[in-house]
Amino acid sequence: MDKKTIMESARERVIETISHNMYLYGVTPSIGRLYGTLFFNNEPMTLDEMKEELKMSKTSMSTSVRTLTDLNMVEKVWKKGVRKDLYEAKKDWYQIFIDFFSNEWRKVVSLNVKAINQSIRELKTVLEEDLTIDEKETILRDLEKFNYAIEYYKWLNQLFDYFESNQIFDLITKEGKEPY
Amino acid sequence: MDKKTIMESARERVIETISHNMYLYGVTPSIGRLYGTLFFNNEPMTLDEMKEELKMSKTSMSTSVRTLTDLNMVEKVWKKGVRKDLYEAKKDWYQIFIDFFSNEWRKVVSLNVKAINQSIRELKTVLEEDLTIDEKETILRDLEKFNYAIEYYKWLNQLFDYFESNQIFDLITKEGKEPY
DNA sequence: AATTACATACAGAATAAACTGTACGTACAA
DNA sequence: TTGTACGTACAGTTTATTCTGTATGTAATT
Repeated sequence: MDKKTIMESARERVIETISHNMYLYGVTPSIGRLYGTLFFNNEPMTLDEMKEELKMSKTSMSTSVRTLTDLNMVEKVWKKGVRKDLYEAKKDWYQIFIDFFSNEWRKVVSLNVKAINQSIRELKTVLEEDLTIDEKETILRDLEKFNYAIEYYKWLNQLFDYFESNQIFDLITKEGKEPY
Repeated sequence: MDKKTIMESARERVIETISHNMYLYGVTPSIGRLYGTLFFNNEPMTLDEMKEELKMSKTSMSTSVRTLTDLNMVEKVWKKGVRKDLYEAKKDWYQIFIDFFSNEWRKVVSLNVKAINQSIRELKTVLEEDLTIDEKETILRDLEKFNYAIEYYKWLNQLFDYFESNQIFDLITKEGKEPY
């Protein structure tokens, strides 16, 4: 096997692995493959180049790039004289990991907390009324679960604060430097 | 609105919210709804009870329960005299969160590390041969990226160790107690 | 041993998600 | 102002996932 082929396949192997494992970030293999391609490409790419490289439609490239941008995994870059949009992969994987929690998880936590608080209020109102022993018991147990959930979400948010503030890196040191 | 309805809908709201947000753990709304139902049900449930409650097929209940079991979110319990399998929701959400990383993320990290190490070995072999300046440059930059990734995965594993060993709770205290 | 009650494998149907091609709007170029 | 190059909205198609019903195997019950 010639060196060009080896170089190619070494890179492809990793791109393919990444693409199949990025489901943890909620993205499909195709989008993962695009990220991998951008990550290893040493120059920013246009939509047409991506389309060419991945043999997919330009529309797909456009929406995939948007998804990756929303996840802070890709950014648009400017190069004077170039009319087409250029995109490059963000390479700080620690930051991507942290942003994922700051954005995706916090969004969910916030929705859950809102729903739970609403339900807590409703149950507390019902608790004022005349109730059978069983009804009261049911409500109290539900309230206990709601309160537990609220505490858990507080804990999660504190954890995410810890990530976001970079204090986590005092605890677990970041080694190596970002590739350029 | 009568109290029975309010109690019902307060619970349903939260179950529904949970069900739509459990995609972060990689499960569908249906499976999330099942978890929510089990979480609020104060007794373990049989597949037939789940099927009845969620108006879905027993087959779906069976496979969903398996998925939740794999994620350490549900467990089978024994009750003498009862022939059907009984399942109940695990209620330690902190543990569920931690297990998710220990299991799902570590699995992925391990696959990625394996692929990257293989590619590193291949590129190092090629590096021995005669190469143009450009080829050498490309290889060195790829190697730099591979090494960066390896360091990142080490960091992630350390983070997961920190979770798994419960040291994380020294740092961010767990408040409240688990609902029974 | 025969019967019944159960969980799940499997194939097919229903549903949802991903992907494409065309059409449109916008911005730059002539 | 007209023409050209570009990105993306949208509708329809393809592909993948989820869900169901039937069939099968196993374990408890008679």
